[in-house]
Amino acid sequence: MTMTEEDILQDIVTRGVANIYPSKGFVEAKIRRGEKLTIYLGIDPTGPTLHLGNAIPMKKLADFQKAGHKVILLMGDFTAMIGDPTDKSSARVQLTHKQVLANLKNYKKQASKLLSFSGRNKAEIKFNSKWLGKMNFADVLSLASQMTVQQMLERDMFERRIEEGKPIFIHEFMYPLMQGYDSVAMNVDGEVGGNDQTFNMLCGRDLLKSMKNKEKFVLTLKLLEDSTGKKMGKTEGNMVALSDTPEEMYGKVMSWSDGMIIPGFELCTNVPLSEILEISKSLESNSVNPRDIKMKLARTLVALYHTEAKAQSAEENFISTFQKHEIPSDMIEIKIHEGDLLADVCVTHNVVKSKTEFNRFVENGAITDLQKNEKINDPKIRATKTEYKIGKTRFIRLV
RNA sequence: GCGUCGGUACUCAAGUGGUCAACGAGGGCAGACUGUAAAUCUGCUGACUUCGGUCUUCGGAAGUUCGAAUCUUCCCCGGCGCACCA
Repeated sequence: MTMTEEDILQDIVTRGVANIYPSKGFVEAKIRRGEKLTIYLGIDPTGPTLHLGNAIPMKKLADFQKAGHKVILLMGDFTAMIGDPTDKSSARVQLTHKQVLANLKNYKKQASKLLSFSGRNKAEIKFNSKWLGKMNFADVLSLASQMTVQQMLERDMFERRIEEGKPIFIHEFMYPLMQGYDSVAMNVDGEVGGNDQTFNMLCGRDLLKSMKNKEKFVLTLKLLEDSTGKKMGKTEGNMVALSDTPEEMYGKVMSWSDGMIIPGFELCTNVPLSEILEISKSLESNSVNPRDIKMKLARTLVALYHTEAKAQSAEENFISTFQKHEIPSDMIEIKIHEGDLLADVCVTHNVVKSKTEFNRFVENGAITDLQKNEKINDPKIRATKTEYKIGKTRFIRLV
């Protein structure tokens, strides 16, 4: 099935889209007119890995790239380097430029599954420290004079904090301005981002309008969450990292709630919308086992970030391990010495966080000797050359 | 600047001299049941331990006390009100 240009256009402006400002028609018209647009996505370069949540707007950016538009991946290194002083607890992880570059290298590798960094229309990477880092107080003031306090307070996060009597620091008003200024500095036509970034992106739209009289469009994407609004585990748990192994990725998808299946297909895969609609209908009519659909989703995702073959073997591994309860073929191998305590082995190899945690696992009956097929109930058991299952997902082989 | 209330573990939030590693809720983890789903039930949720205990933690520092998250002093940070308002 080949898509017509109109199909592609419709896909761009509807698939996974939460909102388009000023309007869907505005963007459609630009594209139909054959304008070559410059569109960007800002990302926060704080960690070494990208996750599926980052991948959603990135996919949209990739759609624009495929359609011939110029795309920019903007590293928000400036804010990452100064850190956010509001967050007192997290000891202000101030990134050095070196770290940012290291993260970028990882991102590029991970993002290259979606975006093209080579060829004629390659994705460009920019750093916002380049312009934000050069601004002096006068520049900042003139920027700040573009926006009113009332406009800032429209943001419901601020509204809520006022109601709750919680502090709002002046510099927090600067973050939307900084992000917004990126649009001005790069003089873009559009921006894509998660629905949670709407305020900041619109701030950039306002700035671009008032400073350059240019109408930037903002395309926001739905967040990956189920119908109850339960987001994909922000806290690692089941948040798929693009660098996850095929097995990890497959397993994490399988632990998603059913309500995530359709959003997952729509936001994270290239499965055509028409087919997704079919799937959705069959789920509603209970004519299929949601598990099987989820397996298809897991396979599709693994194939996207790894390969078809790896997806296949991840699935086989999943079936044999979790459905037939066979011992998985691939597991972490740890060399041991006779007489080592299993607890020590697990702690030193970061299988568990502490001995206390290990003891808890034992108390909960969460550690199984796979060869004898029995649960460990002695926390001081010595490590032997066998295989253990620790919790739901951890498998180790001692050699 | 003055007054007043407040700062407790991942988050919210009790506790206001010993029974406090700290109620409860959410989250997370694990077990049972399952489809590594949901719902439900149960347990766990600072670290070390010879499982008797030991050590570290309630914004920070010092102090009172046999004993402090709880009292005192100083400091840091915030909310609200008043004052100031070039």
